[in-house]
Amino acid sequence: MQNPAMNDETRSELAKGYEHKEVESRWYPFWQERGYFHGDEKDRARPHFSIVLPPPNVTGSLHLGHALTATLQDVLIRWKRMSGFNTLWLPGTDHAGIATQMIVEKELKKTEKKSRHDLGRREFLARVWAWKEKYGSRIGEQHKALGASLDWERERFTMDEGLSRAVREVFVRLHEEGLVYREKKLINWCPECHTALSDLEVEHEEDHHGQLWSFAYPLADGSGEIVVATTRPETMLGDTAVAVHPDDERYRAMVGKKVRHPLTGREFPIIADAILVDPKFGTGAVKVTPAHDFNDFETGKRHGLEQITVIDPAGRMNAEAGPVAGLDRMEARKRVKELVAEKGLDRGTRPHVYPLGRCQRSQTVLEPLLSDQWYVRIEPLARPAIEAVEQGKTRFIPEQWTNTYMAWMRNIHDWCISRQLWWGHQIPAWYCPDGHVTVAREAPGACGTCGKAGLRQDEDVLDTWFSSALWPFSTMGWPERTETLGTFYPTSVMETGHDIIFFWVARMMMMGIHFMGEVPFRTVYLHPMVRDEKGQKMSKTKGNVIDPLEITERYGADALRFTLAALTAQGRDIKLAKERIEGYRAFANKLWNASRFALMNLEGHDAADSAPAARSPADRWILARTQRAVNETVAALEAFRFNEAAGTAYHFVWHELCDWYIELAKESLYGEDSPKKRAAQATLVHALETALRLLHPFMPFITEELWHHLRARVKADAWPDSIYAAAYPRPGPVDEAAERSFGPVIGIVDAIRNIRGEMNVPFKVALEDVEIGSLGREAWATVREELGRIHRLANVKDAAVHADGAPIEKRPASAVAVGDGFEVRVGLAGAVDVGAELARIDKEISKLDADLTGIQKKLANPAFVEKAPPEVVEKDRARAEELREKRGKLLAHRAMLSATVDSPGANPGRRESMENQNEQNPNQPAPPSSQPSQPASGAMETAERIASTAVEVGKAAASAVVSGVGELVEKVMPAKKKARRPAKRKAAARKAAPRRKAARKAKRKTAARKAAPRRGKKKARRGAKRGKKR
RNA sequence: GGGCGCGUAGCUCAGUGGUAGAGCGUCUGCUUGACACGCAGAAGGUCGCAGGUUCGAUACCUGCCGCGCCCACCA
Repeated sequence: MQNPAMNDETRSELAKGYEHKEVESRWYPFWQERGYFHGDEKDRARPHFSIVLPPPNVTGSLHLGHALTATLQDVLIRWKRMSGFNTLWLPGTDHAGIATQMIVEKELKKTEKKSRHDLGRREFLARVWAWKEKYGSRIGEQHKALGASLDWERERFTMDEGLSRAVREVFVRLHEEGLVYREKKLINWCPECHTALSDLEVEHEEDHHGQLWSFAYPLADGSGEIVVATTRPETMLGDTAVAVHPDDERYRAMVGKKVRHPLTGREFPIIADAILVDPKFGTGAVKVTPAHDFNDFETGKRHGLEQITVIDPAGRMNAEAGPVAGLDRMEARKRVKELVAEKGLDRGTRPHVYPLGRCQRSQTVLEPLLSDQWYVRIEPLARPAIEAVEQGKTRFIPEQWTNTYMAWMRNIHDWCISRQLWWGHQIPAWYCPDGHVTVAREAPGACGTCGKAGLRQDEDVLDTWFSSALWPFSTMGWPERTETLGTFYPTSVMETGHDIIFFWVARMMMMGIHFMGEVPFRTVYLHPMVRDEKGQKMSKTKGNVIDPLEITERYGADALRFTLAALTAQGRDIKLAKERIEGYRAFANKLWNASRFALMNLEGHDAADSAPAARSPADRWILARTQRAVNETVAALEAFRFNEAAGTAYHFVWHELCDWYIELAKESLYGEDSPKKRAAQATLVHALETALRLLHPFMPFITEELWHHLRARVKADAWPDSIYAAAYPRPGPVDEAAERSFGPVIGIVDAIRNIRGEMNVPFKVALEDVEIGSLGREAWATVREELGRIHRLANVKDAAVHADGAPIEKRPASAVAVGDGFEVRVGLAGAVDVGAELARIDKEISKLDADLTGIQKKLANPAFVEKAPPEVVEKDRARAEELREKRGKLLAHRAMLSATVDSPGANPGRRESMENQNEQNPNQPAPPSSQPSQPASGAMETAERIASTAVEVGKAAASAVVSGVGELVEKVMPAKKKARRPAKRKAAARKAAPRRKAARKAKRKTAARKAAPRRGKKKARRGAKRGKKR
């Protein structure tokens, strides 16, 4: 296939905006045609990484939960594949017994007004298969639209011949081992679906508001009565005992006597049973219905009671029900009460709240019914599955699910696997005319017991989850010992929703261990549920299901994928709002345009020259940041922290590569051809193509498209001709010195921009009087070298840069900013609004004060200095020193400013604040020149004088700041701000708190960029800790 | 009845035993030669409440309040 990006339209230049529809349609066939998605079972040289896709219901349609599954798994697969693994991602679909059968039955009823019984089993099944053929392909199309790199050559369906064979094999073997048996006992029966259900398919309505009805059973000897209660009056027709607690004095005399059933005349005993009866509940006497209640069933077994079934599979009363025979169970409920009341035995009804079991599918109230069903004896299978997790052979992420899994496994009940349905794997058991059972892999000719012919196969099918439980190995060819199994089993990760941890994950564990001798997967990653923007679970009945295709159409698959990944944090469900998707669509557009910019500015770039010597500090800075982004993204992926991985890459691309580097690089790129320009080009190409590779697992389409454009533009023949085949960026050492030394450049630009913003100086007005000072030698060199970039980014005409720590000059009509390791003065000539600048400086100072207060308080606490780790104390000391210094500088600037406007009446409030400052610190002698109320002989002169000593003021004030800051802050805050937030003034004690926080925030902003190494260490530390925990 | 999770900016959510973060929204400027799906700046937080542990808690522990989920055969 020819390179689809390089047609005539796209060869020359990128479109101005990213058109996802056009781009996304191109690449899937390209990848598929090259066989990229095929896992090679013969390749055992490389480590393998395999995932089996949780098979969606074949007749269904994907919803956003599936899209999340597909996204996360594709992220893992593409990442691993690019990292050199032999990957397999195996797709397939599930026949979904009840669900599918119900869909087809409903359709049949609607279109032909027929039931499945009208058609007969054979014909009905033909219809289901036809339905499957018709709708089954939709799922594949949806996955392709999402970009899922599934190995379609290996696609499976749970009712394929191969998988069906695996199902029979497992059933027969388990039967041979005595782990599958048939027995008549009570099961949960759905009268609507006409089938038995497993415990898991029962949904418990937690607080059903119903009624508790009491009535009296007369003693058969006429000596009295005994009052019992029930929430299901109709079951009294099947009562075969009344139970009381053996220690209950009230009934001691009655035990052993009989009661007479008021409606049927049957007589049955009063028994004593300590397990069933809680003497404190109700009357302390319980009616016992062994055929219709689980507790009563067990009680019946203990006492050898008769089991009388009075309700049929359709939920109607049967012939045993005497006077209410033929009635529906709910009608019978009313009728029984009437009949009993007529006999004068009604003892009242009261409201009662109790749990009620409903069918997961039909929501029908379930009926416990006595019937013959097949079961898996589960405990022997569960034990090894528990041990495997205990031994760490399989681990759960997030970890908390381990407990959930363990709790269920340790308290597990035998699994009812037969279903009275037609759609599914028919149970491989045959009955001879004498009723003997023969279990076999293929239809036997004669009874295994008596040899008689005329066998009839069990009509029931197996629970859908029975075949699902085999999925990790049945799809790879088991029971044959295939190469695929040898290469890819156990799978690496089981990635699915936590809602099916019992249904599926636990059962795969049991079956995998039992039949393969090894766990089916090393890691179980359980992703959150996707909910709508109101937080509701998406379901068809609520009508809030979103088809992923609607979203990919509108925003693009890459945007959807990125959104889902970015929202997948551990431990919380995803509420999906369209604004979020829009945001990431914008990100795709951003990436597109960054590439577009690169493509437009690579004239003369030589791909061979990948490590030019003339790299500037800016170049080295972005290279360091690129490496850091790689390290952090990979670390996040390793830990299944998808949101962090996506977030890191996002932040790097947008806020570092685009917001900073591209703007910085323009200085070099726009100039004449030079080593510097070449270096910038090479750096840009490196950062961008690394970003593309980094993002590919998340946004496969756009990154592939851009990769081709970039590759063609730089004529980099060494690059693979698909990003899918390129290597994932590798973690490595970060050039921390490059990050650190570039800090002042960013800080200075930030500072000037802040002054512009706050002082309302539009960007287009070039600043002509800018001075940069207080730089250390190293910083000075960097700033000198990068001055052109500072000029460009802040629109400064010609800044003066002072070497070796020399401070800026003190001049009025200026705005000043003090950062870590630099200070900047922006002369605003006539344009300066002194009031505004004073307000701005006061804000800065109050931020510093707030910070300083906290630190000083800590440092003043002997316990802190003694007990805290020395490095923490040292860090705080240094920080305090830094803050004091900044504060001093700002105070000096402030003093001068206020002096210039210190004509009578000007800024009285602010002046007061300075005085106030001194008053608040009685322990500190107020430096004489810090009294601005002194008449000024000339503004300039005064300013000079004040400035010269103001640094001292700053230091003094700072060291004493602990006591007076709150007041100071309050006084110097701009009046308008106060007025805006009157409601927040309630708590006087917390006056300064909000601003302290603002201060921290402001600090952090610059600090974070500059102090990248610090942040990095912190993260690394965190990672190490997490590692230990697991 | 048992268990789990959540409560952080207007909204949706990250996060951490030592300087509170993002996206969206809001406000103020910008048609700056990649991008208005954009650029620059700003505002906005007793990190649910109360105790405890600690030099230090939004984070760890206990209790409470509110919300959500899972498991469960009390008539």
